[in-house]
Amino acid sequence: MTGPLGTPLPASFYDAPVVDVARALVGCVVSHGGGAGVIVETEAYHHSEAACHAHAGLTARTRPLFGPPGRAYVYRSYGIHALLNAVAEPEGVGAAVLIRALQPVAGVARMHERRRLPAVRDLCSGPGKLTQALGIGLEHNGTDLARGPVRIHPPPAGPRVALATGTRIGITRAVELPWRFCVADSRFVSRPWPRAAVGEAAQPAR
DNA sequence: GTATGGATCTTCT
DNA sequence: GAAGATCCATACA
Repeated sequence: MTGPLGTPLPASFYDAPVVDVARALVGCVVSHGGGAGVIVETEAYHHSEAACHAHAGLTARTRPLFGPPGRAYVYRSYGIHALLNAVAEPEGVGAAVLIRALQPVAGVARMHERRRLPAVRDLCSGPGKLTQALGIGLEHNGTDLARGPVRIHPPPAGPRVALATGTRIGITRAVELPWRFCVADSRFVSRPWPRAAVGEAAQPAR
């Protein structure tokens, strides 16, 4: 597509604390396979905490996590789904941002073909769903997010949206860290957002 | 509307 | 051998 997406984010964008990158990626646009969507939900993962794959150290699986920033880390979850992460922090640090949900903005027909579901709202409302909708798979593990084929572009011009902060989903370790970020009023997130968390950092759950 | 359980396979212990 | 950064159909209120 030669659409109005502009130049993809450079590698230097990702060469920063992973939590800052996770926050900054909300509102950016992921494009691949004739489709694109605005990121409405992210989570940060860092090797210093136990929920991150890189916490176990450098293995064949986690090698991309420790590689240069701005690459894709795609892995299989529960034997079925491919999950897309953007590698952050300098090379040698195991950290990445999990892209959890998108709001479809282009190529919606292609997404419907791949997902075989009627509701636009459900096309990309989960980390495994958005990779299926955009045609992203394990073959994209380690690819450059600036060069493609999977690309991430800066936010389109427009009013800034309210950001909500909360704890991460679907993990059993380091559950207290408020490292999940999303568009506060979006209908496209993977799970409903607690109202109390909107507009400020969420209180850790007890 | 919410709650529950099965599918499926890579990775690490 | 066990666990896991999930999704979806089905059951029930």
